[in-house]
Amino acid sequence: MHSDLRSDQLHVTVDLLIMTIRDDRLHLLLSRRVSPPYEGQWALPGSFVGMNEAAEEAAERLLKEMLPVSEAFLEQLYTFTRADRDPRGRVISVAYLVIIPFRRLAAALGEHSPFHLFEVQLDACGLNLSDGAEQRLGPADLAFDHGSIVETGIRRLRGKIDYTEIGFHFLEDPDAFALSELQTIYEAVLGNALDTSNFRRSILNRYEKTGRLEQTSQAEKHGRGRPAVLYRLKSRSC
Amino acid sequence: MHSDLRSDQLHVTVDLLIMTIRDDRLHLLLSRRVSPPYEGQWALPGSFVGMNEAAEEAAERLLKEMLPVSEAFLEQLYTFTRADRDPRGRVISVAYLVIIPFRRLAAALGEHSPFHLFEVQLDACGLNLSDGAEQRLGPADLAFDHGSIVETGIRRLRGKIDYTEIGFHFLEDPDAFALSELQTIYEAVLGNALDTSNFRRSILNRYEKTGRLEQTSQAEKHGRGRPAVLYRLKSRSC
DNA sequence: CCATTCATGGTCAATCTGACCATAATTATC
DNA sequence: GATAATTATGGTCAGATTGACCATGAATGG
Repeated sequence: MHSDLRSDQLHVTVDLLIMTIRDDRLHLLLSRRVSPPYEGQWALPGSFVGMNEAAEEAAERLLKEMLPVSEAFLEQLYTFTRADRDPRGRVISVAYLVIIPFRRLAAALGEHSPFHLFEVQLDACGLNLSDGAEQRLGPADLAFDHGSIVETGIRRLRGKIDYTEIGFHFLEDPDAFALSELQTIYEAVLGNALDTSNFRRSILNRYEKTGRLEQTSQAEKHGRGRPAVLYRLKSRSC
Repeated sequence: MHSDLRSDQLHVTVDLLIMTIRDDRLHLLLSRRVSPPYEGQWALPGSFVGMNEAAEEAAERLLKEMLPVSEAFLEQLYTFTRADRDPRGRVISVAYLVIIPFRRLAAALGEHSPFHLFEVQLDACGLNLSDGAEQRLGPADLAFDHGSIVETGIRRLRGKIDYTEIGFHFLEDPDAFALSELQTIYEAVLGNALDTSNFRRSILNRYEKTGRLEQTSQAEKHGRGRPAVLYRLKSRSC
């Protein structure tokens, strides 16, 4: 539909950085491009913004139509505007950070999905996307400037995780979760291990003292080891 | 030039939130609209993004042409995309936070400038823009959705000031400043007074220990009271 | 000379942080 | 069924940080 972009006008797209945590590690959803440009390469799911929708609405529409998933956490990340970022013409992209708990994402994707999850690592050596064994991608292997978008998103996520509640959106069940699940999320996002005792203390101090975090009083039975107390994060009143 | 926007396409603008500190208080630069829509109302300086420039380049061009000022601190703030935000048609705006030290800004503006500085206050009562005596504006008095843009910008500035170096960009001379000047900036941005002794300690701990902050060893002579040691912030090596 | 004004430095208690250690409650294994 | 392994939870303790104050130094204005 947009294979021929008009050369005398600007186009606006949204690109989604869909993040989840699988096997205790941070993963990113990519789709393989089936047409030029960058045919065959991996890219962020994206869509043009319609004439009567806000960018965020386009992002939500994309989530519903492509995966499909409704009710995901969505936050505007950054707008990428380099004039030469799309060989087809002048295309500006508003990138969104999307967080979906793995089970809900996996259920939506089903078996034969055009999407693929890549483990994301970002350290001093740069960005690295890996898929079990087969593939190993660097930032330059992604279509367009999507490598930069991914780096920006990971950094934003890391920067916000310990002074906002953004990490809670990775929880499978926000109404009944163990602190160890939350710790797993923090470790996956930050890329390093945390001291269990100190993590508990900081979370409980931050949220329980203010009444935001309450026990659901049920203990988790499945799994090895001592059952964990389950918590629920109450939505903020103010 | 853009008085008639095509109804079948999207347009992209940049809007600038130009902030400075005058008389120890945070101020924002607004321009009065001289044509519809919102004729006569105050608005953020803005411009359409050209076909061959990135949004940030458009922002820099606008600074050079309108004020004119070169070499200002510029940071992308947020992209506003509500479909009905501009009555002329479909216009998306990429907002930038711009920081210019007051003397440089005042020199650029000169005497008979179409721009005007408003003191910005944002507290529980909401946003308030005031101009000495005459005018007193609320967020709804600004053109378009510029009231929301201003609120977003102030919040971002406040959120970043004590864990980034963004406050240093308000300094008149980054190569020779007293800690009290920096404190004035922090107080203006945060909207409340800080303990002088504790402020010194936190700044010196954060920056001097890492070698980022060094004394220029000259003492300030002008003014009452004990002369202050002047500092310089070295650009980060990494 | 003295009051005033800033700049600078120090104290002290409370809190927070990071590195540990200890114990409780469950499952896996022999 | 005893014991080891595993996971959750709680506590300690020194060091760092923070917030509220106080004290002193170095200039200027009467």
